[in-house]
Amino acid sequence: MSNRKLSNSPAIRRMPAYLHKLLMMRNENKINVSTTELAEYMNIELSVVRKDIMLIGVAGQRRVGYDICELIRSIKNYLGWQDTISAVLIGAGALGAALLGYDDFSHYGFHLSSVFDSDPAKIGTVIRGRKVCDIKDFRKLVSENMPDIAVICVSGSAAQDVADLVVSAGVRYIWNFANVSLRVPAGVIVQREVIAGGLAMLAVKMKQDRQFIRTANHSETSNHTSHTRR
Amino acid sequence: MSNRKLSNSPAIRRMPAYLHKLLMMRNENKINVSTTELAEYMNIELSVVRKDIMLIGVAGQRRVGYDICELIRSIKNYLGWQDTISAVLIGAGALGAALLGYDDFSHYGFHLSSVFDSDPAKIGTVIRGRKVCDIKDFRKLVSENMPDIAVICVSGSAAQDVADLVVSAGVRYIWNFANVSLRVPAGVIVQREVIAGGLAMLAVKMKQDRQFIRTANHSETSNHTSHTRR
DNA sequence: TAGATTGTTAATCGATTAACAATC
DNA sequence: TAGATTGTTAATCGATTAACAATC
Repeated sequence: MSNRKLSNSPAIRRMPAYLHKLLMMRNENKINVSTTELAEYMNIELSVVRKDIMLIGVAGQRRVGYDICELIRSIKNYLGWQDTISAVLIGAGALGAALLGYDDFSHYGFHLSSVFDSDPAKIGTVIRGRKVCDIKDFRKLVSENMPDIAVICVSGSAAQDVADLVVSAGVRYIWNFANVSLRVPAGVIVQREVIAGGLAMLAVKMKQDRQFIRTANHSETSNHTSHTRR
Repeated sequence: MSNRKLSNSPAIRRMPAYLHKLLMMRNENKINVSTTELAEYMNIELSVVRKDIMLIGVAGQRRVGYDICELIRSIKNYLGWQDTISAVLIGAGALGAALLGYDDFSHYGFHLSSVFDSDPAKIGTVIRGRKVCDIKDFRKLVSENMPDIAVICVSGSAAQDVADLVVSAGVRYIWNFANVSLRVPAGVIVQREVIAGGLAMLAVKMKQDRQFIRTANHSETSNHTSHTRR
């Protein structure tokens, strides 16, 4: 096992996208897939796809490709998604509702069993088939069936309190959508989701692209499409 | 300018998190910040923060730290966020509503000016202060004031049609939250947001952590906390 | 002065790219 | 056979880590 911090492995982050495509293809009753097909879908180089497939340890057939079902099985296995992962959602706002409606989670073996909020106006209502429970009852309600993961979708100001609560109740893994860093005891693992990271990437691409257009207007030697598509 | 594809630069993705922290500190009327403070907040190594600060090109004062306002200015400048970026949102579902409520966007100079949907039940309603417009009127409504970015928050099955529409209307940058790959003409830049990537990361950390616990139970030479915090 | 912090450089590690070998 | 695809290896590039120099 690697000693380096496993904080942002691009290969692992690509896996759900592969999985999504493969599930779609299986739905269309396709049997095999080639790296070319996956690379085009992902908009990445052929060799990256091959390396990723080597990583999950699947062998293909030359001139035919890989078995879709085997790839699905192996990716799930690689990510530890072969068995159901139970999770609770804290925060029944718009983002929470969006996660509850994310269809692929069920394919990933990720099950958001219950929803908590502190807002009296929300408690008792039903969102996407789940009744919203009072966060005050959190300990009691999860005590018998401890979820693997707590998904925190509350405002930044409330997030630390929620984290303290779920950790004290016994949750050891947190998926944090609140835009703050959480302090947790050693042994608790937090995955922070910074949505704006994608915006930053797009902004920098935009900036470079526009600089290129400006430059290209002054020199005739290059053109625009060769830049964006290499 | 680098020739390599700028697809997933970790440094750029960290910028919004720094920015968020720095904005909070400025709000608290703090003047300076040290790399130690930022590294602790971000849960990363000191030297990563220093490299990132070198990247945006800010000089500090020894024994004092960096000027918070200057850091904010420089990060915005680095990301091209010094001027307002105009964007339209397509898809007024739960995820769209969540993005409309993301407070930090205004600090980032990112302005979601208008919202479109195809659902008659939503058209005309107001979500977080924005009236939802009919997607049929998209061309007409954006023709005078072309937005920089289109944020696509519709279902996977509708996403390609929406992309075709916004591209034909003249939009050149897309932030895609739909869980599919979009085909666009050369010159149009798409940033795809795969929320489940974070779940994959957490799942793998979970798997490793649990394997470690199992191993640790059999051998007395190591303990758990030393693993998770190194 | 001592200590804390920035600044700089080298080493290491991992991810991507490229080229080609193998084979169905 | 020819062509398409997987499989493998080496080269390159970039990000992280580590160590220490500089200096307020």
